[in-house]
Amino acid sequence: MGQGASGAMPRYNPQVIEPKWQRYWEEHQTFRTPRLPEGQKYYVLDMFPYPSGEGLHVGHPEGYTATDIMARYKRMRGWCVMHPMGFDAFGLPAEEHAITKGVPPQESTYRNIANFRRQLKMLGFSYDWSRELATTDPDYYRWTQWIFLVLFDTWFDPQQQKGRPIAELPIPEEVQAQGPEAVEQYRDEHRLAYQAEALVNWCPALGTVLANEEVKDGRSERGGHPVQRIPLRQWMLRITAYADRLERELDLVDWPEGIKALQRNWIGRSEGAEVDFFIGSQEEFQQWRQRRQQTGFPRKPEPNVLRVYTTRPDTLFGATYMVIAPEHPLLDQLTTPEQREQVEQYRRQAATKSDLDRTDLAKQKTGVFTGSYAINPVNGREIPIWVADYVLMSYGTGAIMAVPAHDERDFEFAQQYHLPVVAVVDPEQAEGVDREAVLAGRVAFTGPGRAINSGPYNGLTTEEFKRRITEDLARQGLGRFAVNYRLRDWLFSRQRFWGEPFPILHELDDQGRPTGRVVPVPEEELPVLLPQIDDYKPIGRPEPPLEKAPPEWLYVQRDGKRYKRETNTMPQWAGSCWYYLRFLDPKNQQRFVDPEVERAWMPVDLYVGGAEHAVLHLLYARFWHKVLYDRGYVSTPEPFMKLVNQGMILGEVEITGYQDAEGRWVSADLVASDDEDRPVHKQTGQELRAVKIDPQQAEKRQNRFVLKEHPEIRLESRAYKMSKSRGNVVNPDHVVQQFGADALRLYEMFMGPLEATKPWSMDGVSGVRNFLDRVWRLVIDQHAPQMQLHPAVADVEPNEEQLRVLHRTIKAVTEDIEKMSFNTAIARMMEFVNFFTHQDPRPKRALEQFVLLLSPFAPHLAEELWQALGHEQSLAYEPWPEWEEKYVKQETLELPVQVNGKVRGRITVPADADQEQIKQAALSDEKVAAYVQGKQVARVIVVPGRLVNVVVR
RNA sequence: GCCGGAGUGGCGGAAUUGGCAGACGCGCCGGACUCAAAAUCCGGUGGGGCUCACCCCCCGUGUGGGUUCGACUCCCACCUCCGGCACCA
Repeated sequence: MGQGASGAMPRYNPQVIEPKWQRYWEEHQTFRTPRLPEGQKYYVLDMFPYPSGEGLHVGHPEGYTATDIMARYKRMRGWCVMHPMGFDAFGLPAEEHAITKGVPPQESTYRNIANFRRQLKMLGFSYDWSRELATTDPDYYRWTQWIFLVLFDTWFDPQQQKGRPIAELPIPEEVQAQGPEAVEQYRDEHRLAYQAEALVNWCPALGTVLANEEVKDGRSERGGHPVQRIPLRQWMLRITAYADRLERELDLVDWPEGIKALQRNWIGRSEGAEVDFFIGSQEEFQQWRQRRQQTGFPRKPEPNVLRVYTTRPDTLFGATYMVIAPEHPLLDQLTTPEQREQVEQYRRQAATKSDLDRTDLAKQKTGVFTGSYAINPVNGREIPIWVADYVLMSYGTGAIMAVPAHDERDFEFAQQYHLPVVAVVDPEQAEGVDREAVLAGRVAFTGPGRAINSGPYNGLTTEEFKRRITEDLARQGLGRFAVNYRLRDWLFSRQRFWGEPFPILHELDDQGRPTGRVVPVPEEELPVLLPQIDDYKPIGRPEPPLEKAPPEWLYVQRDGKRYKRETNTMPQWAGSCWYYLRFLDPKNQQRFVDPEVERAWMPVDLYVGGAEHAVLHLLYARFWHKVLYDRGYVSTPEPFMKLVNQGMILGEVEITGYQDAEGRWVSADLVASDDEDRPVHKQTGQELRAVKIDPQQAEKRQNRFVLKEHPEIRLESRAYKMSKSRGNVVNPDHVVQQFGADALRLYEMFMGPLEATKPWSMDGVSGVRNFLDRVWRLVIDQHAPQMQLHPAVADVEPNEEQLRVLHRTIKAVTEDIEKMSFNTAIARMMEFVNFFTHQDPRPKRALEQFVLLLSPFAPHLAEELWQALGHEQSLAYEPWPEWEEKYVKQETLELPVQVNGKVRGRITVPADADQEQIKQAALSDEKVAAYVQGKQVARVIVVPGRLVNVVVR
C-alpha cells in the first residue's frame, strides 16, 4: 500500500458498519411500532421459521429481505408499518433431539431460538423485536388453548353458513326427550372440535399419528417412514363444514392464481347427486318407491337402502353393478352366507393393508361379490353388490354405482371380474375417440356426449340429462342434488410431548375408568402447562408420552368428581394458525388480542413465505380465522390479503458426468435412475458413478453440455436442492462474514424474480459486493487518511443530464419496488452508479437521494453514507424521493425505422412530433430511402414513441 | 393421468394492452496502472458471413404450424424440465 496508516483508510467494511447500525437501531428503538397505527397502516408479515438446530438457511433471508424492503420503503412513504417476527417452535425435531440426546425440548428450543435471533439481527431486518413471540411460550399457547375452546364451543349452522355458539344449537325434540345426556351427546356431535374413533395414519417409527396432509404415498412426509391405518380415538376439527367458504372466499384475496388453484384442488369440490338403491325383492321395491313418493328423500337412508354418490347421474342406466368400501356399515348385512368367508377374508386383508400397500397394488383392482343385489331405481333392474377397496369409506357415502362404460376405474374392475359393460353415452364425433369401441363396451368413455339406452332420456346431452334426472329423482324421493369435498376433517391430536396440551378433562367413574364425558378446562385456568417428565420416548404403542406425567398433573378433582387430563397434544400447525393476531398485542394478559388493536391492523397486507405451505398452513389458518370471525373475535373474513411465495434457492450449478465400473464415460442420455435414485445404464442396467466435472472440461454444443475431450459424451448440468447429504448447503453466517449482510440481502434480491426457483452463485454475491464497493467509493474518499467525502462530491446544483438520470432512477426504482420487482430495481441503481462515477463534480443532493433509494436494500451501508453526508439521524423515516415528470420525459426521441419489419435506420424527432412529421422524417432518411427506392410504399405504420414501419412492395 | 409454473447468450436474468431481443450482473477476452501481483479503471463479448478498412448482410427467444405491417409476447399442435395431486366415483 505504501501508505503508513493504511489500516485507517476508510474502506467499505461491513464487518464494522453493520454491527454499528444494528446497535444504533436497537438503542434508538428505531423500528418500534405503536399500539395503534398512526396514519395509514401496513402490516407486512413473514412466515415465521421453525428454529431448527441447523440455524438459518439462505432460503430464509430471501423472503425476509423482500418483506424488509417493503417495510422500510413504506415507512419512508409515511405509512405506519407493522413488521414482527417470531418462532414456530413446537415440533418433532426438538423432541427427537430430546429422545436421542436427553436434552429437554424446552432447552434446545430456546437455544435454537437464540441462535436464529442472532442470525436475523445480523441481517439487519427492521422487525419490531419487542413483539417477538414463540408458540412454545406458555403465555402464547395459553391462547392457542383458548382458541381450541372456542372451536369446542362452536357448531356450524349450514343455513347461515356460519359458526355459532353451541348453546344456540337447536335440539330436536326426539333428542330432548331422551334426557340431558342425549342432549350433551348431540352437542358433542356438532362441535367443530370433536372426538372420533377414526382410522388414523399411525406411524410406528415416529410414534405418532399423522394428518392426511402429512402422509405422502403411504409414508410420512417427515422421514419417509411407513404409515399404517389403525382405529383410534382422536380429536378432529370440522374443517369440512367450512369447505364451501374456504373455497368461495378465495375470491376475496389477492393471491397467486396457482396457489388458489392448489387450495381449490385440495378442497376438491364436486357436484352430483345422491341416489338410493333399494335392496330387496321386486314387490317390496314397488312399495318402497311409492312410499318414497310420499315421504321424499330421507336425511339418512333406511337400512334396506344403499345410498351412493355420483357426479354422473346421467349414466344411471349404465350402472351394471355396485361397489361398497370394505369398512361400509352395511357390508355385514349384505353378505350372504355363501359369500361370508370370502368377504370376511377380503375385509381383513383390506384392514391390515397399509396405505403404502394400497397404492402399490393400485395397478390391479381387487374385490369380492357380497352375494346381494340392489335395484336400480330408474329401471328396476337388479345388479350385484361387490366390496372392493378402490372405493373409499371416507368419501361420499362409501358406496358407488359402477358404470364401467363411462368410468376408467369401473371399467378396469369390470374387465377383471367379467362384469357387463353397457354404453349409455354416445361420444358422437368426440375427438380421438373410437365411437364403435365405446358403443360396443370395449373401452370406457368419460367425456360428455348424447344419451342412449336411457329410456325416456335418450337424445339428451350429458349436461341437460344431469339436470333433468336430478330433478326427477328428487321429485320421486329417490335422490337429491349433492355436493362433496375431497377435503377431510382435520385430525388434530398427536401422541407427542412437545406440543400444546389440550384444555380438556375426561370424567372418570368410581373405578377410575373414563365415562366418555369430557369437559373443557375453564378459561381462567389456562394455560394448561406441559408437565415435567423425564422420559420423552414414545412407547411404540399409540399412547402419548403425557401418560407418564406425574399424577398431580394427570388427575384433577372437581365438584367431587375425578377427571383425567387429555394426554394427546396439538399438532405443530396449531400455533401458526393465529400468530399473526398475537403479534398485534403480544403482551395482553386479558385477551388473545385487543379488538381495537385487531380492527386497526388487520388484515395482513402482505404475507410472504414458501409455497410448501400453500395448502396446509394457509388452509388451516384461514379456517381458524373464519371461526374467530363468525364468533366475533376478529373483524375480517380473511387473514392474508396479498400473498407472495418466494421461490426456492438451489445449490450452485453442478456439471455431472457418468462413468461405468471400468472408468469409461457414459453419455448422460444413456443414464437412467433406479429405485433408490442411483444412476444406472439404461441398456445394461449396470450401476454407474456420478462424477463432478470442472466447468473447464465441459463445453456447450448445440443445446447440450459435452466433455471437451470426448464431445460424444453428454453431461448433465443442473442445480440441486440444497441438502446436507449433497454438501451444497450455503451458510448465511459464512456469506455475511465474507461479503457482509448488505451484500447477502442485495444478492438474494438480484438473483432473479422473487417467485422463481434459482440457483445460488458465490460469484454472483461477489458481483453485488463489488457494486456496494462502488457505491462506497462514489461517496467516500477511500484514499484519505480518515473518513471524508470523495473530493468530487460537492454542494452544487445537478446539471440537466444528472437530473434526468436521477429522476429516471427514482421513478424506475419506486415503480419496481411497488411491483416487488427487486432485481430490476437493483439493475437501475447499478446504472445510476455507473453514470455518476464518471461525474465530477457529483452533486451532493443527487447522491443523498440515491442513498435513500438504496436504503431499503442495503440499510447498513445507506445509513453509514447518510451519516457521512452530514445527517445525524437515521434515514429510516426520511421521506422517499419523488421524481419530476419533466426530467423523466425526453425532448427528442430516437426511433428505429423498419422496412418490412426489419430495422434499417433510425431517426431523431422531437418528442411531441405528430405522426405525419415522423412519417416524413422516416421516409426522408437516407438508409431508409435506399431500401424503399424503386419500390412502392404500401403503408407506413407509426407507433408513437416506439418505431416506424414502412411496408413496401 | 390430472392441475399449476417455466423453457431467451458460456451462466443468473431483462424486455409482453404485439413494436429496436439480450438491460443489469457474473464469466471470458483485450488494454491501462504496477518491477510484479492483487485491487481498480477503460474497451469488447448471441451465432455465422464479409477485402472483419468497425460498414454491411444473414440467422437467432424449446419444436412445428398459424394470425399480423410486425410475434419472446397472441392462437393451434407437440417436446422437455420443475412443483402439486393421484382409485375422491
